[in-house]
Amino acid sequence: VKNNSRPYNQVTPIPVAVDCIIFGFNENNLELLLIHRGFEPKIGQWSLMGGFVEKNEQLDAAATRVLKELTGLEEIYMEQLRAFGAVNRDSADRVISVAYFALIRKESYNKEQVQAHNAKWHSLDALPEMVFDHKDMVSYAKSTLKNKIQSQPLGFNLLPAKFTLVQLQALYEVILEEKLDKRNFRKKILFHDILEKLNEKDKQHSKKGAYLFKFREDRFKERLNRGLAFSLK
Amino acid sequence: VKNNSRPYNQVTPIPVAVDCIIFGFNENNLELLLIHRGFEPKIGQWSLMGGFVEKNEQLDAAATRVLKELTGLEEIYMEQLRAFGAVNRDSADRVISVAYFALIRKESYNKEQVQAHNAKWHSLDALPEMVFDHKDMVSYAKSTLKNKIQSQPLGFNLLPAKFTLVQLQALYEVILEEKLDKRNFRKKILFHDILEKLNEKDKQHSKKGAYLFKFREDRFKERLNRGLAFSLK
DNA sequence: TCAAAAGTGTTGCTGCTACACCCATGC
DNA sequence: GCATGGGTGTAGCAGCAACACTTTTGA
Repeated sequence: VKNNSRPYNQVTPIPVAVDCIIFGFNENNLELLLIHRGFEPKIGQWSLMGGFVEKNEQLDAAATRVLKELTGLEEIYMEQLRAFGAVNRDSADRVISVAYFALIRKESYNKEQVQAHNAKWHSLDALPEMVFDHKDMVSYAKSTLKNKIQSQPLGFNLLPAKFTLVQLQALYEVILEEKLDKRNFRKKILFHDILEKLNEKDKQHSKKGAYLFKFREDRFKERLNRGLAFSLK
Repeated sequence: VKNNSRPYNQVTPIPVAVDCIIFGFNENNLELLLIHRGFEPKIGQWSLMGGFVEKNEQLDAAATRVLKELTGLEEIYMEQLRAFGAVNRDSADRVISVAYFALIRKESYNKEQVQAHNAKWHSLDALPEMVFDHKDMVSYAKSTLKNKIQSQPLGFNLLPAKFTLVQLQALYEVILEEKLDKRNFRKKILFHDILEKLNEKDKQHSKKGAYLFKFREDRFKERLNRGLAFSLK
């Protein structure tokens, strides 16, 4: 039996980072939270929020820590995208980075912390130049989000707890990059029976006012258990 | 401006590995190529083929190298799944592993190399115990394959260059884990106009013989350019 | 001539798309 | 009373699922 395995003590360890693609939604735009780097390398340029993985830290925990460090938020919807491992992706050293995408409510984050990191929201269709391969990460995240949102009820993570169907539709429209028919959209969404219509209207955007809804995760999970899938198709 | 970034020279680097989930198809079964470890840790147990990423090696290149080392094959369909980063996933040291899945033709690999690694094919529904978190990787790969195959023509990577529609359907049935209607399946597949019917029959499995087809990747790409999607729906 | 697997079309129904008007309210 | 945005139903059509018999050939 051949033995091609390199003994562990001959392995060259590599710095591993996590980078967070943080999505937010603002009226009619998808936005990303980017930091203006106050440190080398690439000081003064825009980048995703990131950080190195500690020796005794789970990968997911590192991503959670980094997100919390910037926004103060915990228990946020966040998922790994994939690892990015080009040799020269980071100009300072060989670093492998694992990208995560997070969906947050723009209302809820800690403004001081964001301020302290010199971070700003940028509309997805007017992103500044970003360091390293962060642009690739973002476009990968964008298409992942676009795919996932059609078979998982993720949109609610980007909206306030109470939202109108008008807002929800606008959100789906920017993520899917297409106009949707109002009647058909409402039919599809309401069909799944995972929204609760409140006796309350949002009057900020019209005189008539639009009914507020809230996402009933309990109902969604119950449906899952019964084998009922969510689908926007 | 606060600066929470750890200087690169204070980072603890971590050993990074790649592990390959190698799928093959044999008559009516999906199979995985596993190695019987001839080295520590977990000597004598079954595991995915893997290897450490070198300091100056692209992630994808490491996966390609590892696959070639075991099978002799290059230019194989292979894609990253995601990184697995639990702190104690490897019993010998903290190792982050990036999992890849590969689709190969069982005819084409180098038998001696596989022999030399003490590797064997295992039916997916009768897998032995595997080391570390390799079982998680496999089930993640399985569901990824199941999803992808419905919107990308991946199946052909698992079949010989010439194959029958009977074989193709059997392949889809094991991956999708459901019986398919013969007439509907043929309609859907042929509709996309990416198969070429040959003037040749396979007579191994029946007296009548079944027509052989080959996948026309050129036609598939041409259709992609025209915005026509592949879908088994 | 029979057994075994390959090959082939049609129909009903479901579920999607497309589409236009009324409602409530603030000014 | 009018301008603004919110809310609602239907009909036609496309595409999917379900289904059974004929063909070919080797033994």
